[in-house]
This record gives sequence, structure tokens and C-alpha cells, in this order.
Amino acid sequence: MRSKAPNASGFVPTLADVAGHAGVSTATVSRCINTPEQVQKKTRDKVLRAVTDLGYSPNFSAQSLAAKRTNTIGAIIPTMDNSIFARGIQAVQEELGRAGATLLVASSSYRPALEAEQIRALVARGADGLLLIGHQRDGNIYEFLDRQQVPVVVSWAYDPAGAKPSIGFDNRAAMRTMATEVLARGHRRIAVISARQADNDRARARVAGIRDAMEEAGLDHTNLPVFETNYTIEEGSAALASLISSSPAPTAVICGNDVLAVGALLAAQSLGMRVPQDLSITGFDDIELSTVTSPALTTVHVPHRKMGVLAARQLWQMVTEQVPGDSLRLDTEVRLRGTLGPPAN
Amino acid sequence: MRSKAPNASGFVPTLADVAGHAGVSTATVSRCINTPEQVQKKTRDKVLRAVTDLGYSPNFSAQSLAAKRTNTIGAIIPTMDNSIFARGIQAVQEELGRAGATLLVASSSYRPALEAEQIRALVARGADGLLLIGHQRDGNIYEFLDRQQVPVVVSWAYDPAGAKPSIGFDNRAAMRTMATEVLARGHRRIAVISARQADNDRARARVAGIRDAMEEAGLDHTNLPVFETNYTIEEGSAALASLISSSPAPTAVICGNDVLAVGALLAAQSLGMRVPQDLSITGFDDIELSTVTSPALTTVHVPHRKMGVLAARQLWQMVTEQVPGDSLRLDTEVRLRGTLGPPAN
DNA sequence: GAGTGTAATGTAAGCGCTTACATTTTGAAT
DNA sequence: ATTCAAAATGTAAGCGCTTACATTACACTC
Repeated sequence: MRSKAPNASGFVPTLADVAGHAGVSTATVSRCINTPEQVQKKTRDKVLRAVTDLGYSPNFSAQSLAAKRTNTIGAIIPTMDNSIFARGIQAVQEELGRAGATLLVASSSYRPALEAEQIRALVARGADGLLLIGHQRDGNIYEFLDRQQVPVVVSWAYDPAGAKPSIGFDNRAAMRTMATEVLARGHRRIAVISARQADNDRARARVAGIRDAMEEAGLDHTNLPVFETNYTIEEGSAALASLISSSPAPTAVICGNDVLAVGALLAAQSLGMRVPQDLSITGFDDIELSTVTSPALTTVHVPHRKMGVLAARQLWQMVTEQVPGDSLRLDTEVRLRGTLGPPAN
Repeated sequence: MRSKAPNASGFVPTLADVAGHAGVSTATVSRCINTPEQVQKKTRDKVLRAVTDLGYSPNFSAQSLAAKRTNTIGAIIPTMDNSIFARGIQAVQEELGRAGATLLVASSSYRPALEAEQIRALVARGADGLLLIGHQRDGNIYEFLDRQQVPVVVSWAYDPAGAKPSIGFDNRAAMRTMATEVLARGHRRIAVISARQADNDRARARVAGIRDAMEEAGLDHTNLPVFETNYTIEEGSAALASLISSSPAPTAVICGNDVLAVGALLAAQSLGMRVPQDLSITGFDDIELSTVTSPALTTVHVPHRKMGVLAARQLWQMVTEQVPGDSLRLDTEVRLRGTLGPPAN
């Protein structure tokens, strides 16, 4: 039996219980919690004592049902398995926390259909706003989002012409810079290990950036070997093995991200190749993993934290002030470490 | 104006709208969604058409307020920064998804006070059950959990005598086995890099395991050097540097986890030491990172996925069937790789 | 065709909050 | 003392669902 006895195990106090206990109305208790400056110190103390006595904590569902506001932001990232998004999302989390909001994170395993599902789930949960990775997504999900009037910020990409404001970096330009570095060292037989391009605009942009650099250098990129695979170390290794056995074998392998690059590096080394003497390898993202291998990975540094903070700030502003929001372009830079050198011959 | 026009941008349909559109009561619509077998095919089709037409999706807050059930499990892990918990949590997520539940993950940054806060937040959000890491926690949080009647499963630890059922491994025994391996190779000057033991029962158990092994080998462990630090690569490196400069310098460094061990390995190498010839280093957890260094890390393998699956399954059973739940002990094993060898002299 | 049991549907009372609006209290100005 | 605006508090109507219970429809049986 759900008796009114305070602290009886199994009894969960409600706002009304607190009100009764303190001898005030429920409205006053609610105000004590949400807008304490609106209630007199004396009353407030009385109420807070009751809150403590009963061990009251508000019911989130009831709160957001009544207030039509959850103070929650949803983020859907492609993966939690490796730390590609970890640092950035951590920054988002901290920045939102500072503003009194909570971040709910879901992952889509790089599957558009699953992402759409997660978006709907997060919206049903009442997310006040959404942080999404990249512009491209399934079907008419943007239409759904517009109908539900949920503010959205796109990150890890930058495209002022996108359907939603984006705060991120130019994947194509970033990778173009890296490819230019590779070409500058004299490499001509280049291969690429990338994520599946079909449903990943960032992967596509990065490959396009490589082609840009080749074109600029007056090279033919029509039969640039591009090996598409999942973002895991093992698959990076497998991709390299298959690439190396092709002829003519590449002297440099440009990878779509650090995880792939580390896989490639490990595979090359276990095949007896010296990196970078026999083969150059480059990554993208500059995550922790890239500093741990020997040699450490030459990669594209991404301002994860800064990006997270700015995206969070903008999204929250869009939510609270009902403003549209702008796109913002952040800079990346090539981090030259140990895996890029001139070709052997 | 929130008109009733279907699909007008900004209009979010409710159950009642669907009911009106389909010419049935709200109860019927609700049943169509939750227990479709209870409504006649003809009516169901009519209702589902209305759902599609209006683009209806249920309001989660209202749903859980009314049903007193959220189908949500909360998990609080110490960190998302590295992938120590990633694989296990991923498995929890998948297993819960299979059962129709959602996992909400929060991280505490290894701070007990923050963990307590997150627990309260998750409970306020209506989490039907909680997955927690390790047994030890702040203040009277268990009392709170009991009062709220929230089922809890502890993981990444095993202690049948704990306040809550635990599904995990015996940290002490696992580390004892590793330490025994180290001692068996002839090491006598051993040092430890650990997480702060004060508020981390797993770290404490692991250090205790080392002492157990020493005692068993007839060694004095009273002045075993234990360096406590945060779980980051950098701090692992710093710890090693400081340990090495002490005299007599250790011939083997046992680390509380892989992140620390990788940091130590990198630092040792950059100080010009060869591993394992000049110094042996061991880790704990067997995360991806430990296979990537050269040499690869000798570490304690933990059955992450299995642990996640079993913990999820049990927790969900406790939630749905209101049963108490048992503890379960999983096995770990030492993975001998490249960083453990005999001492030089 | 009346009677009966079961399946399908409807009615309406909450779930625990927030908040517009109404009412009371307070305290400064007269 | 009296007045009155401002501040504090109270009242009560929802928010969008679920579900116990009541009602109706339907398919049988005799």
C-alpha cells in the first residue's frame, strides 16, 4: 500500500505530498524549484525542508508533459565504438551542462535507417533540439523535423548551403590539403581506404578532396583505387592487404580516418613493410589512437572540442531564443608525424 | 494557431487527433499501438491509416507518465573518453534493444558525487532499471534507489556479498593471476600505476590482487610503490617517468588498466628504454588500444561483450518480472603479448 | 427469437507536474 | 489609520497518454 508515511520504502513522494507537508499549495512548491526568486525566503525554507524530509525528486515525465520543454538535447553519432566522436561529444555535453541542459546520445552504426529511427525516438522523448553528424540522411526525415519544429545543428561537416546550419570543417578542403602533402613528396601511385561513400557525405567529400589535389597537380584520377570498408582497425588491415597485392602496388595509402589508417599501418608492418620507407600511410581526425602507434600517424587534425562547444552553444541558443542559426567553418590542419615520407623509388 | 489541419507545419498531432480522424475513441488508438491484437483488423487498419496520414508519433512523456513505465534502462559509466567500457556497453545496448528497451548512458568522470547526481537524474527520467559500475558509491544512494524501487545491477565487478547483484569478474583474482605471471618471470622490483583507490573499489581490488600474489610468492609487499593517477595516456606516461627515476628503479610496472599501460609504454620508449628487455609493462582490460602499440601489450582479457549481454538480460528480467536477481562471476585470462619478459639482471 | 458468453470498443479518471489567472498579503505612501 | 500597487500565494485547468470499468456488438446455442 502506497501510504503517505514519509520515507517508507516504496513510497515515492510527489509535488502534492511536499505541498501538504509544508502547508502550501503545489504551485508554490513548483515555484520553489523552478523560480525560487519568486517565493519568499521563509516559505522557501519551509518547502525545501519538506523536500529534504520526504526525499522528493521531481518526475521528469510529468514535468516535461506539463511544461512542453525537456531541457534535453539529442545527439546521434555514427559510432561509439572508437573515440572518433568522443572528444567532441564530451565538449558538447559539458557546454550544455553549463547551460542547464542534458545531452542524450544515441549511435546509428553508420546506418541511415537506424539513424532515422533514433531521430524519431529522440524527438518522441521530447528532445528540444538535435545535433546530427553530416548533412545527408534518410528519406523525408528533415520534413519530419520541420513539422515537429525541432531545431537541428549539423556538425563534423560544413556546408552553408545545407538544409540545416552546420558547424564544422570542410572535409573536402581538409583532405585536399593532406593529399597535396602526399603528392608533394613525390608519390604518384596512391590508393585510398575510405568508408562507404554512398550514404556518407563526409567520406565522399574526403575522397573528392583527394581527387581535387590530384587534378591540381595535373594527375589523372579517373582510376584512383578506392577501397570502401567499415571503420574498424581489422577492416583497415584487410583493406591494406588487398590493396598491396594489387599491381602496381601503391606507394602511399590515404585513409578516410585514423582507425582505418592504424589498421593499415599494422597490416603493412606485419607484412614486413617499413613505414614510411616502403609505404606511406595517412589518417584523418587525429584521435588518441594516432599518437600511440610507432611511428605515430600523420593525420589531419580536427578541432574536436572547439567544434563541440560551438555547436552546443549555437544549438542551445536556437532552442531557447527560437532563432534560426548560422553555419560556421572551422579550420583543420595537417599533423606531420611519422607515417608519411617520400616514396622508395 | 495550432489548427487541426493535417501536416500543416508546426502542428503536432496527438492521440486524440488520430482518434478523431479515424472515428474511434482514444482508447482504441492506444490499443492499436500497444496491443494491436486486441483490436479488430478493420478498425486497426483505419487507425493506422490515420496515424500515417497525420504523421503521428506518441509523446513519450505522456506515455510514461500514464503507464508508469519507460522501457528505459540507465547506465552510468565512469568515462566515455576511452573505450574501456565501449564494447561492453554496446553489448548491453544491443541486448536491451532486442527486448524492446532503450539504454540511456551517462558518464561520471570517475567522480562519485557526479555519479550520484547522474543516478538521480536517470531515476527522475523514469529509468526502469540501472546498470552501475562497481559496488562502491556515494553516501546513501542505495537507500534512495531502494526507496524508488529501482532495480540495479552492478557490473565490471563481482561480489556476491555486495549490496546489489553483480555480473562481472573478480578484479582481485584477475590481477593476482597477472602479478603471478610477472613474478614467475623473476621480477622482484615491481611498481604499480593505478587509478585513485579511495573511491574506486575495482582499482583497490586490483592492487590487492598484486599484493596477494607477492605474499603467495613469499615477498614483502609493505613498500610496494603504488602511483595513483587518472586514467589517461598522458598521466600514465607521467607516472612512469616519475617511477623510473626512483631508486631502485622497478624492472616491471603493473598498470591498473590499458590506457595507463600504453602511456607507460610510450614514456618508457621515449626515455630510450626497450620494452620488455629493459622494462616489463602490463595492462588490464584488453581494449583495442592494447593491440596497436609495438610491442603489443600483455594484459588481462575481460569478456566485455558477454558481460554486457548477461548484465542486460538479468537487469531486464528484474525489471519486467520483479525478481531479485543473482550475481554471476565471469572469467578473465592473461593475454601474453609483447610487453612482459624476464628482467635484465 | 430469446438468452448467453465473449470479443471489441467506448468512457472517463487519473498520472505528476506547470502556469494563467484569481486572490490574499505586504509594506510604503499618504 | 487608510489606500493601493506590487509581491506572494493559491486555485484549477490542462499537458497527452493508459487503463479499469462499462457498454455494445456479435456469434452461438437451444
